[in-house]
Amino acid sequence: MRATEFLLTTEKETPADAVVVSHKLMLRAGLIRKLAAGLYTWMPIGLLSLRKVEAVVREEMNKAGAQEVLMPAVQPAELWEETGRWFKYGGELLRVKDRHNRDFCIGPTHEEVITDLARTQLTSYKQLPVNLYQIQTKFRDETRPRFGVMRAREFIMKDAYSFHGNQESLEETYQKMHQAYCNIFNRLGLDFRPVMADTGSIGGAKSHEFQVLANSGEDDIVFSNSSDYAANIELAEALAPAGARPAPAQALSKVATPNAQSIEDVAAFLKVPASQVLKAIVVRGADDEGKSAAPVVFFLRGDHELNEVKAEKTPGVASPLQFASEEEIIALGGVAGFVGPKGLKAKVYVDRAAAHMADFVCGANEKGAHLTGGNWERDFALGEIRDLRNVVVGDPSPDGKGTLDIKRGIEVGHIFQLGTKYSEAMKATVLDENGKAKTLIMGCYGIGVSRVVAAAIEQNHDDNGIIWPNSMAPFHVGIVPMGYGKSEAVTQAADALYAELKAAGIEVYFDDRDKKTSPGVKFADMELIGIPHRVVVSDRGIEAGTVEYTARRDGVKAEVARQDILSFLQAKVQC
RNA sequence: CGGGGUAUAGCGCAGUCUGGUAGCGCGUCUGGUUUGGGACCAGGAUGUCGGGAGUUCGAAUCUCUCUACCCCGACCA
Repeated sequence: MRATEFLLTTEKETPADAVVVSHKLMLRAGLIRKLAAGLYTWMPIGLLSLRKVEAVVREEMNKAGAQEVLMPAVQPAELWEETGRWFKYGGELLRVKDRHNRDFCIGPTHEEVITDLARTQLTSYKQLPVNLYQIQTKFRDETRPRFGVMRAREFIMKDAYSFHGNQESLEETYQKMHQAYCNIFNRLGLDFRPVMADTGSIGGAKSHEFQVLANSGEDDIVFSNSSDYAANIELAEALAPAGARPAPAQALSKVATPNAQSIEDVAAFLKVPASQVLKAIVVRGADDEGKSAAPVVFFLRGDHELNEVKAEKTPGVASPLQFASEEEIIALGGVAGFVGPKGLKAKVYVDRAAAHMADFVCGANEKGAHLTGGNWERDFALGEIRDLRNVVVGDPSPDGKGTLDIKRGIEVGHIFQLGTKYSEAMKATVLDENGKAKTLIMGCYGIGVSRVVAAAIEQNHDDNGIIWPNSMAPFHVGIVPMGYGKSEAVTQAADALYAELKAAGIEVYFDDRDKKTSPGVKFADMELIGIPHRVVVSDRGIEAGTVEYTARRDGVKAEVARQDILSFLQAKVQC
């Protein structure tokens, strides 16, 4: 592609509303342009990279035996009513009415549509297993779109759905998809980890996320330092402390703590570490049908955080998690800011670590007062012990091997064993060997294709711009002529090199802007847009019979003989 | 949804406090000089100052109102 024929506008200054590097660079390098909050146009150069990702995904999915389909983005409400998600999905589901006043939604995901397809197209066990996927635009009306295409409302997703006659078959396909995802992200040159994950609103039993490691990520990923244990912090189990709880050594006594409500204040005021203070969290309750019920109290060690996923899974707790109001706390016999276990009339759950505390400080359920020297069982009934907290760095690994470390990750893929959640609700069955109807067992597998582009930039950039891996680069090679349109020799040599590389199938971006555009501008643009391999054609080189090669990633230069440059570049583009 | 902030040329911003008819840098267009790291000179174009209403002789500036966008907290590819 010649620069003079390509619509590319780069920016020297960073647009004011971008905060993460990938967003800044995508804007500056002209890959995307914003239309509205969470809505972006992919410009020609950005789309080239997006299509590269799609191609890799498509190849690996096909290789793993999946078949591509394309389902409508607009979906009828009836299907969503069948699974109950028309009401459950919430504000993220963009609902629209057609001219006949019928309800539709813009698909945030396609379980309903694919299950409907399955129940009409799949009739016999002989058709199983089958795995169908599509690469398509999804819409989720995010409460807070952010970070450009990283968390956009409209985005490109590869979603696949598999159907099975038994669990073993599902496991097999699940493993195949796990491997396919590893292949995809390896080919794309990403530093990623598959981690165990919570299934969230999609539902199902088992699931893994594929997380690209980056400090700007929105997820906390937990690793063992001496095994391959890896999990999203949502799911990572915090083991009970070893040994027995220390015996009480102090007497229970009440102290005035007039201005100390937070754990930090109390700890500072009483000159004890936060780990010696009992943290109380009161949340709204719900019964099995989701109806409002009495609040529930969680106790944690003061230096620990409540894990919201674990909290929501606790019996009797309202989902989504909501904190109780001051009035609700008073009704339990507590005082907001001074809640403790003493005389509390509520269902109480105690985190494993908190249950191991002795001689602790806790709220006195009186305004301006805490208790010191508190001990479970001697002073307070111990509630039900559960794992409630987020693990912290240094905790023992749940698999018993080593200790845990935490890193930030960007979720680019997620695979689920759905089971029969959707097929049962939508009566998707096939006839088995005995001619009996059998409910289909399902798996589903997503990749955020547009997010992958942003995640790759998070991992591959420097102060000058993007550094594309070959697999995602919009162009492999950039040609910068020194004095194009001025030096006849350079003009001819550059044109000839461009023609030669193009004919050899190399994707090349030829900066043929004339003498008005200074070399510095061309170098800066070439670096900003991240072309991995650059060659400079100059009078100097023509005299010496060479062209100058520079690798974008490490800046290493080489003078390559003119007649060798094609094979030289072909080798570079391969790896 | 709650809390905070912003809106002036394609982009980044000043001007708003203290009303007087809009400016800077980048980009862009024309001509010329430059040419291995974001050149220089000269000349030009571009704004319903987010929308609406009000106060005033006069509003980018003051008041009210609506809207959009951004940031911090509960969700997800």
